Amino acid sequence: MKDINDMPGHLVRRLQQIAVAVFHAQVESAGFDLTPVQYAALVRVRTHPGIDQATLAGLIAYDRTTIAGVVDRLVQKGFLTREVSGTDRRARVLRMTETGEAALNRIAPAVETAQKLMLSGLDEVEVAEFMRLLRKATDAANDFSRAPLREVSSDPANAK
Amino acid sequence: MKDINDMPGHLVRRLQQIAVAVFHAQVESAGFDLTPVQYAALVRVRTHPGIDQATLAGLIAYDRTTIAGVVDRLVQKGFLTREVSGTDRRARVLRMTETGEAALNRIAPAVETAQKLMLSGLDEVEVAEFMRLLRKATDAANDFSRAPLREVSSDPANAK
DNA sequence: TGCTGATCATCAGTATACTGATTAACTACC
DNA sequence: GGTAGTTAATCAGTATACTGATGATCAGCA
Repeated sequence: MKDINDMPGHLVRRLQQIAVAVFHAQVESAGFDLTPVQYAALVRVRTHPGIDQATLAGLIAYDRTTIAGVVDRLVQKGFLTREVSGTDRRARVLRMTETGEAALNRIAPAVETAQKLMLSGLDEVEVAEFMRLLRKATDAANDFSRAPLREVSSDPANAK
Repeated sequence: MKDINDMPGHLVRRLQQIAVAVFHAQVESAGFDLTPVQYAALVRVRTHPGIDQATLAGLIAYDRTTIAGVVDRLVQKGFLTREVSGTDRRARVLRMTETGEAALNRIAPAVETAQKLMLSGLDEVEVAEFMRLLRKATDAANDFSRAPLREVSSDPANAK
């Protein structure tokens, strides 16, 4: 490993930065101001209405501390509501608003475009192989992260 | 694209987080406290003594603003020196100290281990293919980022 | 019931990353 | 030689991400 540019960690950082830049550009031209992380959180709350913050963090592999700020901004934008749970007063229950639902629908095409753009250097076969390897690598190293992916077993949306 | 977990942007973010976590763990057990970004900057200053901050940023695809803080911390740790250039008084010239050189040598094995660990889910052939695709994708989308990779043409270290 | 350990959310602190603006200094061109 | 455009660095502001700590609450168990 003679060079920084031959290190997977460095290349992954660069691709992630590219992904964020492309995402921002696409979403902005669709007339919205939403970050990739905020988008992921919104999508997950839609598929899991009433989810608490800790479970949400596990489902999209965030750090628990980070999620608080993300949710703050989504609530401030009027895309989410946050209320104290009726069954567990420690937990905050999250739900999408109609505004959030509408925004998500309008943003979806921009997000699709962004995913294609960030891999525009690869052909169709290469994209599929890249995705397979990405999934395999992240799955295997999941627990190395402080914010590992944690699926909810008692969750119908989780059934393959 | 039904799910967040099928989006390249999301998976790349996760792998990057894993990479950072593994890097920290390895470097820490080697007795140092250095981030991936700080490591990359150190390595580049070693191969390009007397480089200015803006050129350094281009060589490792950082944002120019970000580099200031990174260099600050490296100077504070005693790994780099920063001085006003003699030929261009706007520029700050960076050089490694002996302390920095020694640290880099001691850290190198930990960084190698971290690179292997983050891709421990892939076999040898898959790692090679993953690296090839990563390089191809980042090269093609380089200019989408605000902090694109900019190689220095008049640079002997750049000759292939 | 009361205790212990675990969990949810938050806070303080640090380190990337980015946008947009400003200041100082350099370069090119008239 | 002066001016316009460019460039290096920095600053203010915002948004991830992480570590480690704390307070409130819950669940299990003697």
